Amino acid sequence: MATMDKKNVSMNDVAVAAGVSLKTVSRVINEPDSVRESTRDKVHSAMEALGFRTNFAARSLKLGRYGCIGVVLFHLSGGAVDMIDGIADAAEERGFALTMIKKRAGEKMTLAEAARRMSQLPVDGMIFNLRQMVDDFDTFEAPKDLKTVIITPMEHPTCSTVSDDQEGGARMACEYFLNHGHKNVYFVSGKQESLSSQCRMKGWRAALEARGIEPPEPLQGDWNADSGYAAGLVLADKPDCTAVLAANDCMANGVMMALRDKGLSVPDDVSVIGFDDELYKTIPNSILTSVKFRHRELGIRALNEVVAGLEAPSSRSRTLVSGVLVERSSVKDLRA
Amino acid sequence: MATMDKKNVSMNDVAVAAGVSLKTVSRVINEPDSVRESTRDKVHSAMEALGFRTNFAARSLKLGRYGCIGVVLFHLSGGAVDMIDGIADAAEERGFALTMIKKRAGEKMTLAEAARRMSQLPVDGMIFNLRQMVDDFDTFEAPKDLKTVIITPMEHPTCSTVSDDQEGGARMACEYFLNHGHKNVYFVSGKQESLSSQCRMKGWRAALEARGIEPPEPLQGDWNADSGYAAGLVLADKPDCTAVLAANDCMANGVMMALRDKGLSVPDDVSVIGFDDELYKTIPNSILTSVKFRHRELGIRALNEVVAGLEAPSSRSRTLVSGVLVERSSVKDLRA
DNA sequence: TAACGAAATGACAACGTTGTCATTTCGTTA
DNA sequence: TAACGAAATGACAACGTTGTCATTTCGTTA
Repeated sequence: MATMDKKNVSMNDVAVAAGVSLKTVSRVINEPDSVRESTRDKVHSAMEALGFRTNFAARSLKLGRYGCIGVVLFHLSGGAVDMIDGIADAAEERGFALTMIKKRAGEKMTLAEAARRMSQLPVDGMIFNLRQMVDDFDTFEAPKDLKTVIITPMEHPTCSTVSDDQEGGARMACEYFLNHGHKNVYFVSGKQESLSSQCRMKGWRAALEARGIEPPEPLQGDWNADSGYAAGLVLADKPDCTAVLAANDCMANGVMMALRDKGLSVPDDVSVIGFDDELYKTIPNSILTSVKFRHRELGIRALNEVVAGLEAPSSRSRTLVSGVLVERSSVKDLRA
Repeated sequence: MATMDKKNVSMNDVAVAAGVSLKTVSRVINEPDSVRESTRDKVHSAMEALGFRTNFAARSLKLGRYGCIGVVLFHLSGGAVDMIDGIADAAEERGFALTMIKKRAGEKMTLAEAARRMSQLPVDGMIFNLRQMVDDFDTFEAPKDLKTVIITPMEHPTCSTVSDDQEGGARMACEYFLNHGHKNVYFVSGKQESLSSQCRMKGWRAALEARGIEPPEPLQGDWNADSGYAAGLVLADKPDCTAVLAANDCMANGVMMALRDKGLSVPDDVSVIGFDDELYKTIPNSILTSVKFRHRELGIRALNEVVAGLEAPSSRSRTLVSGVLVERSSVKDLRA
């Protein structure tokens, strides 16, 4: 067989090959029940033979929608995999594909800039994943006809937002310490510019203050174990330190190793809680109690929020996905 | 000002508002130098005032291309973040956006099925991220007009492939042991169905056999630390075991902890090498030597390969991205 | 000022679909 | 078999761009 070199096979080509009209081919694709079976078969054979595939551009142009949701990744970090996974699965389920763009490393991007670029792409709505502050956050206005959801712990004046309840998770961990008889809780933070770290710190502070406890000076970390280790060395010398909340599991592990190297036992001398519940993957028999956020669920909610708002882009909502305290044995009960 | 309720603002609306022709508006957007400055300004003002945005569907329909590359995620795991990061950055740089779909959890998807769905979306080429075997791998034929690149360690009969050199990385680690005077190397594998694990095992085996050493029975792990710990307990009892290659860092850490719990020292009694070089994030002062793959680079290469092949979709190439041995102090030199 | 060529602008068709409305075909009833 | 209504099919326009070719405007030279 000679190879056909016509660029694209159109519905018209199929129609001619099958001896029916253009519209009938369209019907076979979009409302097959309205076409007689014998006709349908002819058309299917022709499509098969010619290798027909629906032209996305023409279809979208006519329909006025794309069936795609735009995702802007300002930042791509650990938890992002599960979040994207959730977004992608939910999109799949609702029959949407994703259109993705990413802020380039180093390049500074505003919400307005991202929205401008996204809105020239095939999207019916947009999700921004924003884990750090951005200059025009408060002044940003989304295109009126494109539902926009921002994944961020901050409230936005006009857009819907979805977030883990980072602050609530930190509060929960803190109260867990206090309810187990601890009189104070030290805090090891993540990178300064991280909104997650800021929120976790805020929740920690709030929980202590709610009980009339003056929060001690937080220790500055950078998410990695070594910074946790350094913090642990400092904390080991504080006689009033019985409880440490570290902004992630890696630093929590660093803290624990430092305490042990200083001759202190976890949890007998000092109790520790981390965030993200991922230490068990790396440490056998891990004892670390940790606050776990449901990133996948977060992604699902974000996507559902966009889809729900497609018809009413200017609606606005705020969704918080609660965390879960995964209890192991790194916290000692001081009561009794 | 009354809100205009017309659905979409078209170039024609802009043209009328600016008192010029449709084509002139088009020119202002696509070849601004061919338009007199005064005209350009009028058009820009009109676009601004009406909130005009180019219609992606119409533009793509006319141009016959989308400026989007499709990415199919069959599997979303740890290293995938960096890979997506690389793909997205490279796409950005080449002026492409990404269109993503994902295999749903549990749902079985073939390459053919994925290609069929992708080819109805706005894409000029496709990347499949395939880390496990799929039924129709060998028989799959990509659409003739869509450049297709598969990220997978296996060779494909018709499509271009890109992969980390997993096998080479394992060989490199193994030879490192042997060159340091070790007479044998034990291996702890990852999940059985993982192609990465299979390739790493293959490289390990090849390196030993190349030196005339009979590879010992590999120990089966599941990527997590606990399985490494279990393997470590077994290995601690083998007097001839001086070197262990674990298929990832988490299991390597498990092995090390088990050896220590059995009273053995790393590296004095047993040397260990892992894969992925991520233990330092979790363990302070980590000593683990590890083979690191450049996932970001992998993504960049995959995207560049697609873009390079847009004009010649049936071209075929095979790209291997080499790994790097990150030396720390978990391997003892037995020579001398 | 007339004549000319280059620069700027415009009219029209086309990309490949789907919606609207008209026409044809079919099966059923009298 | 004729008449009828429902089912199946088709003709044509339109979605909003860009390419082709024609026309108008402008600046320069004689």
